Amino acid sequence: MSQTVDRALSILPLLAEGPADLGQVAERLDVHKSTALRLLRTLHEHGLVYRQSDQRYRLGARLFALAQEAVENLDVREIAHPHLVELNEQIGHTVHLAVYEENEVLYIDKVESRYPVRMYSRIGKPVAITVAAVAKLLLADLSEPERRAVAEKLDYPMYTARSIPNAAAFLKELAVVREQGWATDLGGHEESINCIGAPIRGADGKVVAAMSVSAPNVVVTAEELLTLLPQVRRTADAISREYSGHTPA
Amino acid sequence: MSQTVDRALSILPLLAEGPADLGQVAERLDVHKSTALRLLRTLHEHGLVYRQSDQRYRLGARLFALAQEAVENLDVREIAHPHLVELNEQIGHTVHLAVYEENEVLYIDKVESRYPVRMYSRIGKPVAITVAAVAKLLLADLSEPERRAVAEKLDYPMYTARSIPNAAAFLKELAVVREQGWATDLGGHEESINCIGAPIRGADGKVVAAMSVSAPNVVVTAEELLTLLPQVRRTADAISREYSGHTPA
DNA sequence: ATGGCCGTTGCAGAGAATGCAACGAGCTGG
DNA sequence: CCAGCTCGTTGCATTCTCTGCAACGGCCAT
Repeated sequence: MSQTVDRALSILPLLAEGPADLGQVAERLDVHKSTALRLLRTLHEHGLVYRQSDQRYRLGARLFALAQEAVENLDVREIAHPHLVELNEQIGHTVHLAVYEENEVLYIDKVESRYPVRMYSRIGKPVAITVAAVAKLLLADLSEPERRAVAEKLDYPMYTARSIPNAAAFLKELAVVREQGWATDLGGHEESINCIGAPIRGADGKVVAAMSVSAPNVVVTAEELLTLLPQVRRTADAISREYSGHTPA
Repeated sequence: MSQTVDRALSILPLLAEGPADLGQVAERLDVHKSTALRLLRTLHEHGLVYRQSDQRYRLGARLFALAQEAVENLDVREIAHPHLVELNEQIGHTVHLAVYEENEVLYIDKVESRYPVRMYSRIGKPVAITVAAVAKLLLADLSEPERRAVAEKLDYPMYTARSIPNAAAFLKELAVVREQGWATDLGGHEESINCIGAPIRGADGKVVAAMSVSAPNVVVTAEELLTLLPQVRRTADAISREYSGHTPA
């Protein structure tokens, strides 16, 4: 739409491949050297491009700073909320959104079930970290030594007979979750409640949040709940795409 | 230098503060809405800007992809080399550059001492990981659980009486190095050779490489070598700045 | 010395970006 | 239910900016 800007921006992916000098840039843009020079200068003033000691150009620090700042100001919750509501409208059950922060997993959003029987949970409250589906998803994405370190520090309260009893079992469960890309909690926290969850990933593939659907046995059996998994995963993926700014150009 | 590009690029830091709609962008750029629209469209085509479901604009994923690609294609060695040579010209001793990769520390560049007595080392060869100054610097930057995991897996050969004997001592040494921002190896590998080293950091502050200066006792004492520390650190910092694309705009 | 290479600058012409005005969609309040 | 507002969008004529050219100067190697 804007030729000048279009050309200038075309320089960025070009430089991402590696440093280049003025001639190379001009050639690949198919413009006169003087034109390329002026474009590069403008990019330089904005810090998007850096001139190294051998006079060649490469991408500048500002780019990293921008990317970082953008990530910090990104609010998963804001982006996820409409998707969570939509899912809730489709399937009716309670939907949760959670993040990992300083050795805790916290609910940061919740859409109440439309069935009369509801489950107890509160936004901002720490999650039962050893059994909840969202906790498994968030912890499963940590590096191996970190997973071990966290797992060994935790307590393993036996909320029910199906609660995860110790660090070894927990690590094994995390490995499974990591592998399959989704998680469950079948009566591990409260005997009569089942959950299924899926991860939400940022642009770099790291898990930034997790969502889950919870329902009591009296409404749907665990098996029935599992049939909803594709919908849950689709929702999580949609949020991931929007969160990471899906624009394949 | 180029008004159009200048305006377009001014949108990026603006959006980094948070999502904004067309009117806000136009106002802050002090241009007509139609102009802002066309600029945003161009940025959008390049994926630098993303339009969320409420029509507002925010920074796009391409920005992250670019930053990432740029980092991957960055060659520390290429950038560091002239600095290493310069340092060698000033002080004459052997200068090394090393990186950490899959549980090993590897020399990736070396500038030979200008004194007749030289030390043995080879580019591409793994470093004595428990004693070398560069190894300490690189490992000290890992996360605490990772440091522990690595330290426990290592062997601790007693090259000399001053070699680090076990994991506990090594972890303690790493803590010191992490704190002070530089490292030494005083006869820990070969009785008669001392080293001092400093870290090279990327834009995010993480240590991407380490450099060191080595000299045998017969040329300079350990004390004399330590007086060179400021120069070494200055060189390392200069490389860090260039590597991370120092351009404060 | 000298020729070639690369980055840089001034200039005039050409083409592209700009602002305007008008349209349409969506929302709010009367 | 309609009137009136806001906000995004489009076509167009004008103007201003960007473009390519040619010439200069520094640097390196021959």
